[in-house]
Amino acid sequence: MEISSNLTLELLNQPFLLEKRIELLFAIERCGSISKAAKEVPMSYKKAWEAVNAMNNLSSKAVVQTETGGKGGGGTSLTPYGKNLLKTYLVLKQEQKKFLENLKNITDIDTGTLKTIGRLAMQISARNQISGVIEEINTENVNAEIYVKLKSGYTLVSNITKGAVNNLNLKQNDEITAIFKSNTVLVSTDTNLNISARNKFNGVIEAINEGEINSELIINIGNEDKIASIITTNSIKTLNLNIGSKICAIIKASDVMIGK
Amino acid sequence: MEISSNLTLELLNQPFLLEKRIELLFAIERCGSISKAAKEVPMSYKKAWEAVNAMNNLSSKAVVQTETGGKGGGGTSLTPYGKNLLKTYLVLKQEQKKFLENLKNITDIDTGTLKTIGRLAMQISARNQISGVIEEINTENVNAEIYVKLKSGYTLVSNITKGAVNNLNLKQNDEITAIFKSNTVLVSTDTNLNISARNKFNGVIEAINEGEINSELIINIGNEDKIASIITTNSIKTLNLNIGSKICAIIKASDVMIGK
DNA sequence: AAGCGTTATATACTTAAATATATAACAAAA
DNA sequence: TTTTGTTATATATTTAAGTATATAACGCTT
Repeated sequence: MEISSNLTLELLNQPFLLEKRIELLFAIERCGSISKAAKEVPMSYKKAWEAVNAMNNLSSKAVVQTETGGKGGGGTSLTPYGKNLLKTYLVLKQEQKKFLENLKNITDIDTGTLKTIGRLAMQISARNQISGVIEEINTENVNAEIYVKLKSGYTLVSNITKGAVNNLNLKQNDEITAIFKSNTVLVSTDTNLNISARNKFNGVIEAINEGEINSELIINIGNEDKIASIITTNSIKTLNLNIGSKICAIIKASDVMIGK
Repeated sequence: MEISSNLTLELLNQPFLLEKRIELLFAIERCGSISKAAKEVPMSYKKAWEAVNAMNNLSSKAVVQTETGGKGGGGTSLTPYGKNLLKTYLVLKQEQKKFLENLKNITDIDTGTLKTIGRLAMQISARNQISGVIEEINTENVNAEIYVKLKSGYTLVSNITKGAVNNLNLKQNDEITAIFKSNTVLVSTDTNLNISARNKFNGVIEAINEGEINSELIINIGNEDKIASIITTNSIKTLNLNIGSKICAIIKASDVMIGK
């Protein structure tokens, strides 16, 4: 059983961006003309022109720019806005693809149940959601240790239940997301600290968002991996933390969840 | 900008369940005949018959059962398998609807960025994912308190960052999911305990999954709300816990995340 | 045995969508 | 001024999908 689905963006209750039109826009970007693009898709010139026309009419900003006459007889190109739209559509499409894959994995078609431990299409409040690849899984009787290689090069350790490993069907080399709350992130200016916590990441403070009692730090640990930490505003002063300060973010393995 | 999408289940690379066919199946269930169902959808009898035929041919088990001749001239009804398929499809469709709503909320069409704090289509390892409705939100400068009314009647308190409240666009009466790891759930046999933790739920032990060092308790706090707790196997003995034991589950507000 | 309302099946018709084709307008370059 | 290859526009044709209609087969009821 396969699950498939299209993706249509509508404006004013009219179809605006659909798979076919996206194909056409890509071809226009490559060829520089509607007529050549239509041949490449393939699609009749009339339909291609009508699609271009419809998109430009629906949108407040032009999606494509046409020139009639002139050097080479004219031509058509995407506007910066149109290029952006293409990018957005691909991002959405990618997100939908992941959703459908997940949906397929958790669906037991015969019993009609979703063999999942929770909802699927959900955003989570946790500020720290770092993607990485599973290096290793050590399972015990009840718990399991997951080693995750981050883009920054660090290896993060997560401690979750064996049941969760089965539910998510976690395997080596899986691309997953490590999730933890910002208030579980301790910080230390001692970058070579001896502490029982498994995860110690050295980084640089990128931003400080001060509140009356608590404050938020954004710590860059390299290669776009960023960690948010909530600590008391007091400790910002006592530790003399500033933007650019070198700092160590500390997270207990049992505070880290895994999302797939 | 609206985002819309269909949902098609395929078998052997052939369309199997689509929106129109689902409509037809529902009508068949109501009317007890293809011809009446076709009129109700509406759809020509021929197309309806072909749809029924295609579904039955593709599937290993019959989806609908037809009788030709006999009392009333015959009739058509869904098999138990077919009824199950309908149910499954609706569940998937519902999940997809939530996904699209979320996707729309987090999409900034002009910049082409997803204004999200993390991935959207994801399952999470946390064993405890309890749905509820937001009663109240108290925002401070950096943190926010979320009060969530559970099906069991209890009110759960979650402590997350104000940034997360904005990102998820949390509002009163929102249906959300409270998420926490099972190792953050403490238990006590004293059901009237004085403790600083904000969340104290009395319930009954439904299952015990013993490991060498750690064990998992499933605690029913009423109305299908269940909480999983990981504690040391030792404490099961010292507290003399058994299936059916009354117990109090204790969770710090800052350990509870919110999913929407 | 006739009547009934349905399934099963075929064929003609209608409609919508896409294609194919033709042509005017265009503006720069040769 | 002619050439060029495109956009812009219209019209006819083809194709695919669905509808409408007709009819045989069916098995229970009367």
